[in-house]
Amino acid sequence: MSERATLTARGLARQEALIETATDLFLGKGFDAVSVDEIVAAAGGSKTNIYRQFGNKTGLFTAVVERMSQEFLSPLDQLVLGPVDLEIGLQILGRTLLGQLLTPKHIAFQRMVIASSVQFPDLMTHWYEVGPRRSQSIFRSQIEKSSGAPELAVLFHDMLVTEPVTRAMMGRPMAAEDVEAHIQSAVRLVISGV
Amino acid sequence: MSERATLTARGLARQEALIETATDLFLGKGFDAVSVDEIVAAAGGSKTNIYRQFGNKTGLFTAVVERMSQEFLSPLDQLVLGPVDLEIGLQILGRTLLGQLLTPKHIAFQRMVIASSVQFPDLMTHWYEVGPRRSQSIFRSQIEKSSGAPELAVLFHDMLVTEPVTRAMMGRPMAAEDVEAHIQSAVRLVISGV
DNA sequence: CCAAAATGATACTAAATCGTATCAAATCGG
DNA sequence: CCGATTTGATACGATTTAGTATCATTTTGG
Repeated sequence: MSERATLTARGLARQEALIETATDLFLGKGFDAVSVDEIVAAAGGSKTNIYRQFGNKTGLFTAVVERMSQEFLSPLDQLVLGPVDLEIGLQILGRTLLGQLLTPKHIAFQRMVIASSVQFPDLMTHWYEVGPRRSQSIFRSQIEKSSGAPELAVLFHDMLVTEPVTRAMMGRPMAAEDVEAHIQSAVRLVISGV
Repeated sequence: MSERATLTARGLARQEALIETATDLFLGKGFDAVSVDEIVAAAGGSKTNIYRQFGNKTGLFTAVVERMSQEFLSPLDQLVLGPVDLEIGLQILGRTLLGQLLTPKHIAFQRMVIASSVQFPDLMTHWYEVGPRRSQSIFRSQIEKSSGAPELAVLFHDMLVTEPVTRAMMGRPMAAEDVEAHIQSAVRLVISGV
């Protein structure tokens, strides 16, 4: 019986290297287009590691996505705003959120999640819960403080995020100053509705 | 030299059947997960058709996507609004647009376009031009008639479309009455900003 | 009605790839 | 320091699949 869930120091290091390498490859080409041999060649070690530690290719993919979902928890969760004006508050929240969403890594992640939502449906649902939904709920509490209607939060989120993210996903990202102007427009509009 | 670009009646029929069958399969499983043999088995005829009429699997995929892009030209392009109130106008436009975007076929199409944007980058750009961009421009002319700022068009489009479409893509579509309420909210907010 | 051309069925090649098995090397515990 | 266990390298089997080639069948056009 050589079947043990033992974790040697070396084994852990390999596991780490595998996840990181696999992350880059999966983000770059998608689940199907990356072969197990390719991952091993780039990470070192051998296929034995993958199949003993993650079961199979899908297991590794799941581990990769879970790790990234952690990393991409809505950045607004940690941000604590003092008592600020609604306009200023929404600007800060918006800037913070877009700052993370527009990183190349997050753009690739979002694309990958949508792409694999046929094969792995739960993945997209989970991402949506810990990402957009959470961000919306932060917006909601901020807006409700100024007695705005709760549905404004979703509307604000979508008009803030969609255009810049879509542009980035197409490989035609907006210039930083255009993003800033976009934030201003979105904030102005939602405030006019409070 | 039996290399001719001849189009027999039977040949055209097969071409048609191939495109339609391939459309369903590609929409359902994505480019990579559909094999050429699978398409042929479902469409009738034989692989010869695909490789003589479309060159290779990619050629067939391109034909499928081009056909669908035609089909999914922004439905607002044909719609001619008489002289109506801005509120009524935006409601009609919004309802018409969502009516098309929320069909299962369009949801699958959008998912497929994003999914294959790594392998086929031009595809997403083209879809964006003939779809969202065009819709936004119709919104823009409607809004400018009431002397609203042009950037409101993009904001309105995104807050109208994003939430219902994302929900549908996750397999958790909004109820029809919720969609209608959503349209109302979006229209109300954009009007408050004109 | 018949030859020429197009279409259809199918066998086949070559390559990729997942997962396993086998054996060698490094590492750990006592 | 040594035996047991974990990790590494690699060969291998089995399967899938894109694209080609070959030959039979149907259609077309004169």
